[in-house]
Amino acid sequence: MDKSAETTPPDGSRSPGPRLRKSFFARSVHEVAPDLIGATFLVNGVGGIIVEVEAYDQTDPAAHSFRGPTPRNAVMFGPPGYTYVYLSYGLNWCVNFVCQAAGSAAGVLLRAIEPTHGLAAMRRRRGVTDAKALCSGPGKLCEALAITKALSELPIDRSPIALHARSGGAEIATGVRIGLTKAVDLPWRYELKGSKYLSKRF
DNA sequence: CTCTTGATCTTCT
DNA sequence: GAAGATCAAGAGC
Repeated sequence: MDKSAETTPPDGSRSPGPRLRKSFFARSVHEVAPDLIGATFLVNGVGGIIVEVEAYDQTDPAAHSFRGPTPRNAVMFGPPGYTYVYLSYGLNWCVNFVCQAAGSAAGVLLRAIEPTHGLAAMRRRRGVTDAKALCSGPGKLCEALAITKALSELPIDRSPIALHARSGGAEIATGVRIGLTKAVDLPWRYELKGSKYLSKRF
């Protein structure tokens, strides 16, 4: 009764899979990024299904790690399975998961989430009511989940963070990354095809 | 609907 | 001193 490849719901009706461990991130960022689409990400019980991410690696002129370690990006040069949170344009926090291996400095940027847990808290923090506006961007989702520098450099397999694998399959689309001035043509953005909760309408 | 602009401040050169 | 992995509001069509 469930061979509906074409009537697959945007997501949210599927139950989360097993909890992810740090080892999930110990491989190429270009394998991890698409596998994160459909995963469930919660901070203190608030969050939802990851529907859009972008990959960055050390060979990438757009990556924060491209020019080598600095105090800000140091965690990217450490072991995989940790958060890297930074302040964008002086206003918005953005969160990444460190991938690959110590020294390789690759990460996945979370760009959009389909809200499923703690909608009331998200609406309060964001000051908007439309579910499609709560987590449809890297800065928005951090505000909705109350992610700040205090959540940086934390392991992804321990409270207050919970990450669960996608349980079934997912139809994934790719595209160029958003908001960059360098390496603008690399197709390293991944999204859940047809989701109504992406950072833009494509 | 699309396009443009201002806010705001940390980081690195 | 300039740039930046963004967002929201306002103008124009």
